Amino acid sequence: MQKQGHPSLREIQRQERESLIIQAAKEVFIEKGYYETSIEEIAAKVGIAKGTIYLHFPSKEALVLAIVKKGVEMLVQEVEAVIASEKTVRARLEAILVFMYTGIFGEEARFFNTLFNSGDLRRLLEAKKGVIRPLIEDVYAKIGVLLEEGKANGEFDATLPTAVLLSSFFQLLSPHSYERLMVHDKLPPTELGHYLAQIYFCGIAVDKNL
Amino acid sequence: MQKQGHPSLREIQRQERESLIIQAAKEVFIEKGYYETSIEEIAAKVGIAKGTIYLHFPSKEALVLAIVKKGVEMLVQEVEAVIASEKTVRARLEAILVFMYTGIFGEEARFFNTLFNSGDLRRLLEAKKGVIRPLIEDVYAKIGVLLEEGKANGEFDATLPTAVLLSSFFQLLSPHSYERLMVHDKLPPTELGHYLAQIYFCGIAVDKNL
Amino acid sequence: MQKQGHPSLREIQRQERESLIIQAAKEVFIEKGYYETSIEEIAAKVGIAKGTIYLHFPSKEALVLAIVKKGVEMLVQEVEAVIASEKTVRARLEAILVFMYTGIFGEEARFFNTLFNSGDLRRLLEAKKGVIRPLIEDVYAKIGVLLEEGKANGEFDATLPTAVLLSSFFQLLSPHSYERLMVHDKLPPTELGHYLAQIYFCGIAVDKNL
Amino acid sequence: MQKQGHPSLREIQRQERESLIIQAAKEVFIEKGYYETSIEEIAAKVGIAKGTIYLHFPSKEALVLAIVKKGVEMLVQEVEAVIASEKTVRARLEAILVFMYTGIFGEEARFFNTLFNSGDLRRLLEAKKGVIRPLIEDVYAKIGVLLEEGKANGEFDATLPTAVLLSSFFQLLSPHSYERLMVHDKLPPTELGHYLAQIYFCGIAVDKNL
DNA sequence: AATGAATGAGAGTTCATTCAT
DNA sequence: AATGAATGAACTCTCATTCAT
Repeated sequence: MQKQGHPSLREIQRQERESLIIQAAKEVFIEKGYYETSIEEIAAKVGIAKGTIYLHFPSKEALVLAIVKKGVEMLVQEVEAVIASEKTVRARLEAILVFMYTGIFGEEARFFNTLFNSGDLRRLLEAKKGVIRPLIEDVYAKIGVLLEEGKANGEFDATLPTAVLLSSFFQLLSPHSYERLMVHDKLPPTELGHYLAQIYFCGIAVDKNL
Repeated sequence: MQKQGHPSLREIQRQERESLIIQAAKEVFIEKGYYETSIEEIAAKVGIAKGTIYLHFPSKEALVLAIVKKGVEMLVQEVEAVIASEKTVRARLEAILVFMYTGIFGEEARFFNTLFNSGDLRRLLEAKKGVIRPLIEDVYAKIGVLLEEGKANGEFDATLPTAVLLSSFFQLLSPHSYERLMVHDKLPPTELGHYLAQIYFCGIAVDKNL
Repeated sequence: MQKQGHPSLREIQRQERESLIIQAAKEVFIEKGYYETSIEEIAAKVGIAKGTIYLHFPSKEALVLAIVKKGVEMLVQEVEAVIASEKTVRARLEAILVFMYTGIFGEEARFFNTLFNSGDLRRLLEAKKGVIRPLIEDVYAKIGVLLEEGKANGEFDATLPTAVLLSSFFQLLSPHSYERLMVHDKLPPTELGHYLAQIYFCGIAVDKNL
Repeated sequence: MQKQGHPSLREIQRQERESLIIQAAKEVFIEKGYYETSIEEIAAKVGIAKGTIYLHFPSKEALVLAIVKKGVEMLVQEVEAVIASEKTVRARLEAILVFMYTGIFGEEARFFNTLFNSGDLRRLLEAKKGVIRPLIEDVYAKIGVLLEEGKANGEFDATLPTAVLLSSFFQLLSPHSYERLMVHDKLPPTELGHYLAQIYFCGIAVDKNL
């Protein structure tokens, strides 16, 4: 038993190692995909034995779900913080977009992107929706409320169904933007976020009163 | 070897069987994903033996690539036809979008969608980019030209980089739209296409001169 | 589809191979026990690949249960045949005993012995009692009926509870008899059966009216 | 090194802990079998760490052998005491039987039963016969002498080979009696011992001069 | 002495691929 | 051409054992 705020050395080491595993797993999963990644490979990357991973995660699936959960929780937190801020709806949505386009493609949270777009992971999530799905639904609901607020106060076009606005907003995160624009064309994330926001909010046609 | 235009009966039967295999494989791949689908399963769906599939495709990977190739070729064809038509750039892009949102989510070409968005397939394509990649680059290039034409003739906002416009255009196909809006909310594909086009071309903000 | 009585060559070969697997598995299981036997080992003994075993049995457990089931079914058949015969109850029980002491320790059915006495197998059987247990209960019930018939017609001591007689009868099959007497002391099975019957029916004390 | 008769406190604590381990191990082995029991599980039951078990026993196998050895030594002791008593041979054998059927199925020594009847343990014992086997042979020899004494003084049927009488005597301990009669039918051990003795010594046929 | 995190050999199982029929 | 039994490499996961703390 440890006093609050004073986790044992053992526990600290344990968490550190767990972080290392998650980090390595994230990288290999991103690079090779879930099915092409073996536990052995992740262990080798961390520099530990296969069995050690199983001290932290009961299965390969649990490992990947833990990573996803962590990512979604970060997103939930950010979305909540942004929503609570005192800005126009559009500004708040842009903030979320920028957060994603900086966080997601940074070292930390690139893995999260695959959550919405990778076929293999999506199926896993649906099978085990118990843990992750409610979190995602929460984000969807919160952003949906935001969009309706925008429609109500005249910021957004009220003739467009909120569900469509919602889907479109999440589409802005497809891996394409990342791979073609950021990697190949070296477009900085903030600039990319800016352009995407402009398209989303104002469209690509000319003659609009921005 | 057969003379042009007169394929033997054998060859016709062969092609028919190959089509059946491709069709069944497409359906199972869509439902279960590449790695969770076994050759046995596809064979069972066609009603043939496992080994027979290997008479048509040298490997599981070759099979999936053949399916993808077929899908991309259909897209190339459509894009070429659309581009050649005498309409505004926006009208031509909308035509492509509608084609995708009807074809892609219909029985025929849903598989194509995973091409751009499924993690597992993307990796396969990159490994074997020799066959597929040039086709995709071709589509990208052609639509890129179209977008620049739109910028040149004042239809589109010339301050937005063409590469960004291009990525955004392809983003409109993310599986999210399909799954949430079409399956759950029962939104018809043409209506969905209409909304997405409106957002893409005009943005979601009000006060625009449509 | 095959006509009755004319199984296909494929099916015949299949059954032959399955028999080979069962035979090899039985021998290795007897020699090394369930847990110390690996599928690899059984396959090597048959001269086939590991995977081939899984074409016939879905798991190691299923394999061992199939072997046990086969053995119990043979016993059930024999017991039924013996019970139907026109002999004294004692003669019928002796026939079962001799059957077991020749069959069980012969090449064919030694494995069956472990059914009642090996700890590891017993636990497996209890976990999956669905298939095997009813068969065993059937044998128990049939022999119980036989014993009560013996008590009713004055052949056996009616003061002894039938359940005890039943247990004692099955105890006559403990592997000890086999290993010490037959292997070490080279006692022929029929002679062993004879002695055991004498002890069971008449006891070891002298001065009885046999 | 401690002087005889004055073990240090350390040594006493050590022995106590060892007894706890043996006790817990015995229980789990009985319940789950040797191979389905993990060291972790035993440690958890004792309330100590896995590693601590290895301070007392160099391996899982050594642990189980120690348990068996202890059980056999108890039996040897009892057999020696009984043999030295001034009773008929039959009375002395009955005493051993009763000892086993009370001790063996009580909390203390149920494990011992598996010694003779569990497949997994038997194989272990044969591999490491160095320690245990001589003890067992000793019991066998002593009871063999007793049986021959019985035959010599006219108590037992001299036409039955001593080896067969010996095997039969040990057969009386098969776990069946325990599980079916004691657990299911709630037969008290002393009563069970009585019945078994009657069958063994007098047989189940009627018309005998008890 | 006691711990329990770490190890890694080895198990059961799957399945893309081959090939004799 | 078609079959499907056979293969065996590769995978996930377990657990007896070790050893730094």
